[in-house]
This record gives sequence, C-alpha cells and structure tokens, in this order.
Amino acid sequence: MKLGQVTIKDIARELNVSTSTVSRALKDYPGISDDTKKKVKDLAEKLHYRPNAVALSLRKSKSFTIGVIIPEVVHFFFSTVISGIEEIAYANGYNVILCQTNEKLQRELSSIETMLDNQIDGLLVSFSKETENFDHFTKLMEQNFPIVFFDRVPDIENTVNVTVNDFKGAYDATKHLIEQGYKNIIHLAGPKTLPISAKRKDGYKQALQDHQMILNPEWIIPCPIGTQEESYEITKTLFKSNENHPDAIFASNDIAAAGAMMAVKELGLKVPEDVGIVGFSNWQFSSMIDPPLSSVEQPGFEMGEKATAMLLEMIEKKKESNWEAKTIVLETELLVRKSSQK
Amino acid sequence: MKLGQVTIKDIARELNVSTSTVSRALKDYPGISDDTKKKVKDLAEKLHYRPNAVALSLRKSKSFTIGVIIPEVVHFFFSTVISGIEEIAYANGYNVILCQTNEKLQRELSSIETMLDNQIDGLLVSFSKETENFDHFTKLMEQNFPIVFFDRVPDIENTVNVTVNDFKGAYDATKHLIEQGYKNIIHLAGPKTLPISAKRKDGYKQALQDHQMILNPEWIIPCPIGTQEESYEITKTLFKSNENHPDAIFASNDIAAAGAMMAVKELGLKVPEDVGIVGFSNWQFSSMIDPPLSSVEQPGFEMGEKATAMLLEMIEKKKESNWEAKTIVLETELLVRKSSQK
DNA sequence: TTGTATGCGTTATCAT
DNA sequence: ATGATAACGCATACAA
Repeated sequence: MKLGQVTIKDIARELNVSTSTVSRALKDYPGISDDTKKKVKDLAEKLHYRPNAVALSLRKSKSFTIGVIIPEVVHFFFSTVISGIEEIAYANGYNVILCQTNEKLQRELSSIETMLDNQIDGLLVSFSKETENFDHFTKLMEQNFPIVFFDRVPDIENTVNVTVNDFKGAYDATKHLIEQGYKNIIHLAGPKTLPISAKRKDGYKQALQDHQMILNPEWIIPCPIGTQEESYEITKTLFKSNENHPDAIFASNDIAAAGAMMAVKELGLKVPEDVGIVGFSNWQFSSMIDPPLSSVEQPGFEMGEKATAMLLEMIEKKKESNWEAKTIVLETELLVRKSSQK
Repeated sequence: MKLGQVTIKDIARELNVSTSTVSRALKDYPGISDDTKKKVKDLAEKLHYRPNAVALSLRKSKSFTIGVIIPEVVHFFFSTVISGIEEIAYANGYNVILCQTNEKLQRELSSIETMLDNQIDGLLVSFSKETENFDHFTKLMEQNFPIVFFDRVPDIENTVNVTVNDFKGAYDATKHLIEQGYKNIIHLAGPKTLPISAKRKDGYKQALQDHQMILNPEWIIPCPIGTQEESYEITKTLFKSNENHPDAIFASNDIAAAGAMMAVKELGLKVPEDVGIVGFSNWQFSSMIDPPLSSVEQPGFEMGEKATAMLLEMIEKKKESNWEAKTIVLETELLVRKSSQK
C-alpha cells in the first residue's frame, strides 16, 4: 500500500463511527441516517477515498478482472479484437489482464497459471499454434470456470466460442477469383494445427468443386511459419519452376499474400493481369500496397465485444453452472480491390 | 474463490499442523524439521496448491503488477514495445495490466484510477494526444510512486524517461533526402501536443539549415489526426495547387507517408524519381508497399525492455525514495529503401 | 440506527 | 520446532 491511501478506517476514526457504518454509508445501505451518510460521503470525497480493489477481491472472492490469452499483439486482427474486449469489459466495470503467448504453448500454460493465481473471474482465449492438447482448458471448464474461445477455437466438446465464418470467407474469395476468370488457383494454407486453417482450406476446395474446377492437391501449399519471407520463397520457387504457372493465389492471410505478391512481381508478372491475389484478414497495410490487396475482412472489434459479453454473462450467472455449449459465427466480408480484378 | 482452490488451511488441516507451519515449510524458513517440511511440500504438490496472489497482495501491500498506459495497440510500434515490456516483467515475476487510452485524456485518467485501485506497484506511460497537463502524473510522483515514461515523454521536471532520438532520426532522414538531390522537401508534421512531433520537426529544420537549404515555413504541414486519409488529402491538395510542387516528403510517421505516396502516385508522379519519401517508425507494411518506403526505425522492443527494467529497479528500491530524474535515449536507424533513392 | 465480531488467504510476531 | 494471534482492507451476520 503506497501513496498513504486512505481506508474506511481513516474515515471511521475521524468521524468517531465504526468501519461498518462507513462501509454501509458509502454503499447506500438501508438503516443509516441521512446525517451520518452525508458526513461519511463528504469526508470520503474530501480525502479522495477509493476502495482497495485487492481487499474487495479477497473479501468477495471476485476480482472483476478477466484474463485474455492471445498469440501476438502485432497481428492487426488481434489488436482490433483487444479493443473490442476492453470496450465491453470497462463498460461493465471489469479489468483486463492481457498475455501474449508468442505462439508458445509453454507461455500459454504459465500465463494461465499466473492469471488464476490472480483470481481472474474468467478467461478469453485464442490459443497458440503449438497448442494441440486442450487439457489445460478442459480441466478448468470441468470446474465450471468461465472460458470463451475466440477466433481460434478448439475442436472439442462443450465450449463457448466466437468465430468468423472462415469457410464462407474462403469460399467467397475463391469464388470471386473464379468469376474473374482465373483458372488455376493455388492456396497458401495456414498452420496445420489451427482449425481456422482447415476451414479456409475447405472453403477453397468447396468453391473449386462447385464450379467444376480441377482440384490439384499440389496447389494447396502449407505455410507453417506464416511470415512474408516464407510465402515469398515458396511462391517464387513454385512460379519459377512451373512453365504453366498458376494464375491466381488465395492466401490464408494477408502477410502471406503480400509475400506472394512481391515474388510474383519480381518475376515480371503483373497483378492482377497475369496473377490474381486475394488475402485474408484485411490488415491495415492491405489497402496501401500496390496493387491494393483484395482481402476477406473479419470483424475483429465485434468479435472482441461479443466474446466479452458472453464471458461476462457466464461470470455473473456462475451459480446456475454448466453453460450450454455455444458458437457464435460472425460473417466476413470480401473486400474486392485491384489485386484480383482482371 | 472459484475452482475450490486449495489453501494452506487445507494442507494444515490434513497434516494436523498449523497454517503458520505450512507457510514456513513452503518457503524454506529456518526452524522447520526436514520431516514436516517434506510432508508439507509433498502434499502441496499433490493438491496442486498455488498461493493466492490476491491475499499475498493484500498482506504484503505489493501486487507484483505494473500498469501500462498506451495510446493504441494497433500502432505497430507500440505493440513491439508491449512485447519488450512483457518480456522483462514476466522474467522478474511481475504481471502486466494494459490499458489503451485511444488517445483520450478521459480514458487515461480513469485507467490510472482503476490501476491504482488494483494496487499496481508502478506505471509505464506513453500519454495520449489530448494530454497537455500532467498533474495526474506529478501528483503520484510527488508521493514517490514509480512512473517511467516511454516514447511520448512529458516536458516537465524530475521524470524518468525512455525515448528515441527523434531529433537525430528526423535529421538523418532529411539529410538523406538532401544528399539524394531533392531540393524542395516538405514535412508532414505530427500532432502539436506531442513533444516527439516537435523534435522531429526540429531535426528536419536543422538538417535543412545545415545544408544551406531554404526553410519555407509553409512546407511544414501539420497532420493533427494522423490517418492515412488525412495526409492523402493534404498532399493531393498541395501538389495539385502548386505548379512547382515539392520534390520530397519527410513524414512524421509511416501512415502519413503512405497516404502521401498514394496521393503523389495518383497525380501521375513517380516515386522516387519525381518525389522522394521518407517516413518514421518502420511499420510492418513499410517494406511491402510499392515502392518500399524508406523509414526511420525505432527500437520498440528495446524501449519496452529498458523502460520496464528501470521501473522495476525503482519499485524494488522504493525505500531509498526520490529517484533522480533520468532520460535514456535510444538511437534510431535510417532504413533506406526505394522510395527515397533517386 | 449503529457497533462488534468474523472471515477472505497469507505472513509476521510473539509465544511455547 | 511449532502454534496462536493479529493484521492487510473490506463486507456482512448478528447484536444491541
């Protein structure tokens, strides 16, 4: 306790009343005379009294704090989600404690431990690329601890989730490329461990199938790392070695798309004339690159809001235990820019 | 207290010893028989005992939590700073509680209140654009509360700061444009309230002066909002209305630079042949746009590390009170890309 | 209408 | 070598 913070004790002493009277007066409890109530409140204000949240937390067994587990803040999409989370949390008197895992399982595990030590009331999770086993979450959920997964949601039972419709987003993007007249569309896929990668891949495949296009399995190319350099190298190699190179790319995210675009341009091919490109997530930079990149926009802010709203609901209804499993699916929007318009 | 968390009481009861014995055994205090020590530790492990950080916080008047006030997470630079902060904090057993102000003073004030309510041990601050009065910080510092400012540091006495050398960064960038043969270099300046804006402007002016270039005050153009759209509009208007338009732009940040580049290209001018452009901060996208944008790189991660290390030092030396004012200045690096090479 | 006592989980002080 | 007790700041059941 720094700052010589004033407590209800100080107020009680100065006013010659008991701490309970002060406590009650401050909370407008019934059975306190208007007179003392006023005195207490005035003095509290004068002394700039603020309740000690830690003491409250201990007393009430409730911290009004939620934990957020996120892979990386530098991901534009996640940073918008964070804003949505904070918005709803603060509006409801909750604090947010944030941990980046940097895509490391170890970090995910230790962050959760620390957060639990600090008595968080609930958890919002988008798990790491390394996370393939979900026991550390199910253990908590079995004890009725409120958890909401967002974006990267686990493929297990009885979870509460908020995602976007990755399948449809990918489907729309691929369909758009087809309709623009591209014939040989490859897919730069995301990390295998992530369900969102699988869903985007499925959307791509379905779109091809629905339009009687050949599905060449070799044209689904994994980009496990997810850096721009990776997709740059992959794309360059693929396009160089191939006399009949592909004429379109649907990438699992904008970073990969940007790397691919760079490779294609370096090979002297024109975007979108020779090669059409569509990305995913609509990063900040996507409209700034040349040509501007078409992309599937995900409503990050809204996802943060929705996930938080659900979590708070679970927290406050805690006693009614056992929430039903539920998944909210938000729709994406295909933003067509120059990179995919023949 | 959810999760039926086990406490030292549970351990004490089961072992028929007192809670104090358990507490001491767990901390390897002297005067506990090896026998009971082992018994306690074994049981603690078996029951997955974890100390309640909230109770500790109350008891010790110390939360092992630091607060971070930041304008916006979506700023690439700030998100790298956050990573640096987390790294050092976690390595030293501290938690991080993060608040975005969204550049609002009100949010800054309320965030600080909430954090203090939660008994944070210290504060890392990069203040909002609206913040012109620093009383809410000085009040705390007078009470010897540890605060370290980073990047956006206030122009007041007795503060502990970590910044980059904005003056030199701007100077180098401008000098580089001059050396490339550009003659009429304008400056898209940042928000007036921010000292970093002033320093960058000063660096720009000094470089012109040192190279016997005319300093046209009308070519220092404020971009108070800081969006890409803003600088796009400003640049377009300026270049259209001006027969003898400028031939180079030094922008206070990469977003503004990107907007300017877009405007210039739309007017049919070539970058870097007709117009050279340099930005500031080296955002993620800067190397991806066309042409790749030259930019002044700031060591964000290192800034986060340094600021946190200093804060923790202040926290742990608390009793020796009154830290000396101190400012660490990190150096920038000019990354020359195509946008500025004639 | 107000005060007293107790407890949230932990540790420090003072016994034994 | 261990236990009993008080305290951190607050809220509440029970007394008065």
